[in-house]
Amino acid sequence: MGDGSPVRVVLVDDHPVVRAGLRALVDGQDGIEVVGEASDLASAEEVVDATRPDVVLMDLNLGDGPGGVEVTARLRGLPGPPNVLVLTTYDTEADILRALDAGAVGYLLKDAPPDQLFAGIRATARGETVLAPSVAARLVRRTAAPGPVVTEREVEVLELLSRGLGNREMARELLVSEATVKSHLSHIYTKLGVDTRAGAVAAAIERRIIRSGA
Amino acid sequence: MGDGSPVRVVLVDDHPVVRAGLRALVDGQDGIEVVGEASDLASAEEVVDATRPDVVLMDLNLGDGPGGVEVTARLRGLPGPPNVLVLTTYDTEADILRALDAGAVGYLLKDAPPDQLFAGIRATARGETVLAPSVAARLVRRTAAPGPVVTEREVEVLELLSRGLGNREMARELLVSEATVKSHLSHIYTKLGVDTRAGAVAAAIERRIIRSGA
DNA sequence: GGCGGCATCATCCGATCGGCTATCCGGGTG
DNA sequence: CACCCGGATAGCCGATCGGATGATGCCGCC
Repeated sequence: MGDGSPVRVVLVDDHPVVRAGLRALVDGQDGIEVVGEASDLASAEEVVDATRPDVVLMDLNLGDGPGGVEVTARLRGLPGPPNVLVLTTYDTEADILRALDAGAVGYLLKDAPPDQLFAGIRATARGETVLAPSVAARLVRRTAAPGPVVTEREVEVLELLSRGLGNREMARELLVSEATVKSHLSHIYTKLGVDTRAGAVAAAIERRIIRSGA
Repeated sequence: MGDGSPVRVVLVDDHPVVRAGLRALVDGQDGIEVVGEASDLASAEEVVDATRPDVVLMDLNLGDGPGGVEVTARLRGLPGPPNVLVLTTYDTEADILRALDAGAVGYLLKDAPPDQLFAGIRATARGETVLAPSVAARLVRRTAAPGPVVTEREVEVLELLSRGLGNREMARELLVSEATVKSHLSHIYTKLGVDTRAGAVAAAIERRIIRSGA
C-alpha cells in the first residue's frame, strides 16, 4: 500500500479505555491515522462532520441511547459519508443483519488478530466488504441454510420475548393480534426445538439469533 | 510514585485486540510494565508462574471455558500470588460479588478513564482495594440497603430462569420442590415489581442482578 | 427467649400459555 | 397459473403459571 495519503479513521466506542487502546494500537500503523473519537450519536456526527474520515470504526454497543446501528445509519445519511467498519464483540444474526442493513461495509469482531484489523481498515477505506470468518459463515448458513431459520418477524418476537413481554403486550407492540403472536411463538418453538418462552430466549441467545438485554 | 521498581503487569483477556490495545495503553506508562498476556486459564497460570507479576489485569469474560472468576481463584491459590484487578464491562451484583469472593482486590470497568486505570494498577500493586464508583455504590446499596434486595437463593432462581427452565426443572436443579421454586418466584416478582418470569429476567438484567446468557 | 428473615413445602384457583387445526392473503417460483 | 411460504387470524383444550394463604424449621440478633 502506498501511503500517498493515509487512511483517516474515527473511532466510535463508549468505553474510553477501549478507545484509547484502539488509538494506541492502530494510530500510526502503516498508512492509518486516527483523526477523531466519539462515544455516542451526537459526538459521532460532530466529529465525522468536522474531520471527514475515510473510515469509521464502530462499536455496536454504545450503552444507553442510540446504538451503533442507528449511528451507522445516520453517518451513512450524511453527504459524502465515511465507510463504516463495525468492530464489536457479538456476532448475532440480528446485529449483523441490522448493521449491514444500516450501511456498514464491514463487520469484524474484537477477538480478531490485530493484523486482520489493520487490513480490514485499509480494505474498508477502499470500499471493500470485510467480514470476520464467523460472520461470513453465519451469513452463508443463513442464505444457503438447509435447516430451520427463524424469519425476521420471528426475530422481532424473540426480542420482545427476551424483554419479558406477555403475548398481549407483544401483540400491541407489533400491531397484530394475540393469535398472530401465538402463531409466531409456535413456529419459533418448533424451529428452536423448545417448548417454553424462557427456553426460546435461551436457545435464541445460544444460537446467536438475538443478544439479550443489557 | 518513585519508580524504584516498576509495577509488573500481566493481562488476561480473550480478545487479542483488547490485549494489544491495553498493552499499548499501559505499557511504559509511568511506573508500569506489561510483562505478559494470557487468554485463558491454562495460559494465565503458565504466564503468571513464569513472570511472577505484581498485578494481573483480569477480564471476567473469557469466552468458552473457565471465566475470569475461576482464573482469579486459581491464581490466588498459587504461592506468592499476584494481586488481581478485575477490568471488565459488566457491573452486575453477581459478577462483583463472585470476583471479590474469588480474591480480586479491585474491580474497575472498561469505561473508566485511562488515568483511573493507571492509578488503579499502582494501587492494586500496593494491595489497596480499588473499586469503580458504580461498583462501590452497588456494594454500599447492597449492605446498607433499605429497599428490596434479592437473596442469594433468589439469584440462583433468576439465573436458571434466564436459562429458560420451567418450575419443574428448576426444582430438580435446586433439589427442592416445585412449591419452593414458586415461592421464590413470587418473592422475586414482588421485589422486582413484575408479574411474569420473562419480565423478571428482564428486570434482573436491567438492575444488573444477573447477566444474561451469551 | 422471642422476633424476623430465609428457605422449605402445601393447596386452591383464575389467568395465561402452548399445541393443534384451519383459513386467508400476498409475493415469488416453477 | 398452480404452488409454497411468510404473515395474520381464529377457536379449543390441557398444561403451566402466578397470586393468595398458611405452615414449619433454622438462623442470627437484641
